[in-house]
Amino acid sequence: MGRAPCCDKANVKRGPWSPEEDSKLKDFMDKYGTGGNWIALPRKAGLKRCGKSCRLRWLNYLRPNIKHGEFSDDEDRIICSLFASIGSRWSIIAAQLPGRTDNDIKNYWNTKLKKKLMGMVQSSQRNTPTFPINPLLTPPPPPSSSLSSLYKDCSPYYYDPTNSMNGLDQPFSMSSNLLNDNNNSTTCLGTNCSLLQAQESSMLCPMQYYKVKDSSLLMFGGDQASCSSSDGSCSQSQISYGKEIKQEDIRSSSESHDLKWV
DNA sequence: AATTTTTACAACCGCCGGAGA
DNA sequence: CTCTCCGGCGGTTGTAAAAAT
Repeated sequence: MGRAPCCDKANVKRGPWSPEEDSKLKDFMDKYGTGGNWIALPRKAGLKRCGKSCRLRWLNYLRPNIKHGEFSDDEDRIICSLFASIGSRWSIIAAQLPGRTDNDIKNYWNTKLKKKLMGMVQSSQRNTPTFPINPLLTPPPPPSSSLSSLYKDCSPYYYDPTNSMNGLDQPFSMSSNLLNDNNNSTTCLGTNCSLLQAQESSMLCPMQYYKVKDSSLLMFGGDQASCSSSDGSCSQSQISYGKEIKQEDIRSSSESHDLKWV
């Protein structure tokens, strides 16, 4: 059954907004604001639109100080770093990027950044025989600039912008499975990985990260992350290997991030 | 030049949680 | 305490534009 729809779908216009609708909405917002009620707004503003649609249009497009266009390398790094830490919490990520909207960032990640990273993962896999058999041996990127110290402070993983051609050429230990969400139903993205239970209260992160004590090394992905087969038939050792990380480490790491970001 | 495929992004959908009655 | 309403969020879809064939 489900909830009643927020508006009468038969009597609202859908699809792209016309310039006239944009200016109506903008004028109304400039004069009255939302009035605390998006649902009632379209009627007051003389728009044949769903309230949610108005809200979205305003937040993602008409609102002042919205930044459109190319993302900078710094923004790329911040997005990747935060995604690695908290997963697809786009609104939180957007809060760290003034002028960018969650929708924008989500689109950017899905269409460009993910592919960019996949390309790098694949090329790094060509250089190194396989996904690191023991990622614990992979050295963390060294801290350097003020930007990287920011990430060091707020994220279990941070980039070193000075040590990277575009800031993304050596992102992190990441399985390509993790980024490839359309041909492998067992990928960690969007599925429950065993370690998520350890993070349930503060950070439901689809990309797991394991902070190893005395090291800033992270391992992304869950029990499938190092699994090369698409049928989910990973060996038990691959699955259990991440569970040896203390859950308190994950939790405390997560909580400290929340405090800084929210 | 025409057609097909890919890319980019705006918009929609449905679920969830908080606030207030 | 329960219920309802609304805002907010993340995932997904639709489609126009660009690129490839």
